[in-house]
Amino acid sequence: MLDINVIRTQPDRVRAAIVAKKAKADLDAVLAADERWRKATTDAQKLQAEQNAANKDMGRLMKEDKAAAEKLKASMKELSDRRKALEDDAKKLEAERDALLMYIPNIPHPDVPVGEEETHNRIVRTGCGEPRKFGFKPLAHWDLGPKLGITEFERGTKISGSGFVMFRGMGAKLQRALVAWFIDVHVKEHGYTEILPPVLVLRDSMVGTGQLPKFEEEMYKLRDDPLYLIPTAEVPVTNMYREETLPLEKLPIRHCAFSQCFRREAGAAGKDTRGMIRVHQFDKVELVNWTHPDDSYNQHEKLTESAEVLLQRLGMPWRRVFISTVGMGFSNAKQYDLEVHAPGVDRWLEVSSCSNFEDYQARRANIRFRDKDGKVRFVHTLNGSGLALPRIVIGILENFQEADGSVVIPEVLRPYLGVDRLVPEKKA
RNA sequence: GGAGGGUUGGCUGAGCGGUUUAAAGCACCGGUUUUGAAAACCGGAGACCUCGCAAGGGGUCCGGGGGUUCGAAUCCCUCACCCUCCA
Repeated sequence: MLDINVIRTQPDRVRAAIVAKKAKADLDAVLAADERWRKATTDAQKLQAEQNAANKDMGRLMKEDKAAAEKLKASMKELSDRRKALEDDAKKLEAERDALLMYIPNIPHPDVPVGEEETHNRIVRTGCGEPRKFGFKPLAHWDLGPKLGITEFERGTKISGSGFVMFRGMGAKLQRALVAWFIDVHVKEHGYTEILPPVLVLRDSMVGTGQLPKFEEEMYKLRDDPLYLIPTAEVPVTNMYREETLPLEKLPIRHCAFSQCFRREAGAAGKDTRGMIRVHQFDKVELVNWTHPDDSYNQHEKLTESAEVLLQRLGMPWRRVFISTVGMGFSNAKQYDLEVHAPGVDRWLEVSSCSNFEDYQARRANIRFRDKDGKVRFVHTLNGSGLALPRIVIGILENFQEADGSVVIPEVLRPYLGVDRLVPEKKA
């Protein structure tokens, strides 16, 4: 959430951000609610001060003068009731203000292109050349997978319903190989510490990173326990340091985490139903950074590059897209998406989204550090996929397919996979 | 699944309805002393909210939330976590 002080002192900046992001937020309602909350709070505090002073005498009076004590008690009852009523009001008004505050988006960094996604997203970097041209008609992954005998689309649906895929044989191993290789690169080359988080979390954790209450319908939750399935490892990992003051010398903290991710995709029903472009459960390696505010944009570039390196080494055409104000996330100050080209379906697929939240997330989750001058400040949090799986598999299958239906495995994965090529199953 | 015990400031740990403004110790920072250091002595120290131009004032915080009471670290309920025992 945004700093209420920024809203009070720089409402024009906030208003501009709401317009640029096309957010449904009512700034004036927040300011009005804040005003009323402050009035109620100061009134309640005055009464509390009065009551505190009277209570100081009460202990003595109880011993020395019972009658006077009883008399004071009676008058205090009335004061106490008035105070409680005011405090209840203040509490309600604060909740009201904060609820409205949750709808105020983060302010985009000045560099972010202002405008619609379609027209203002900016491609800022590309790698591995143009989308591949084939001497034959390239197949989509939903045709390649069954031919190679590495997917179980129908049986996945039979067991769990639409949107769930199964992998078999080298398909299953390819997932493990990719995850292992991603993590090895991040740990050995990019200074990340590996985390293996729980995939079920308490409600508080979902609130801490902003999935709740706004995206309740996007989350799987258990019926008999107050637990939610995570949509990304960002949730458990970012919450690791919730309510903590981190030592300055530890910053930046970098964690990478593999987890399975669960998304109901309620808002995208009927979209991408074929294959595994959009599924309810998928594997992902997530990168999360906690940085000093002065360092976060520098680290944002580094984090994005840590993900790009993987795409570059896999050898598939990729690009970095600087997301415009309308397209970017609600809590983000700056966002790059990484996309790979999938020639079988002839689409650019998003495989990573790298964001700088500045202190928006840290304020809500109360993650702080003590600066050199002794002042406690909020850290900046960043995260990005490094990388998201089923779509990378789509990229590999569709980019490296050959005329005979076999798929060449990228060099970097061969030590993990043990083969250099996937070949179609022999017909029985 | 059941029965108990527990969660107090950076750490250890007292307090179990009213001089608690949370004792004491350790660690920390400043000062005195010292050639320097240690020791000793003296002093200081948090976070959050709010009022105020400021100086400064007020309020909140003993795991989270709620309740009883004029008054709660202390009593009650509830949630999370930790420990012990039983199944």
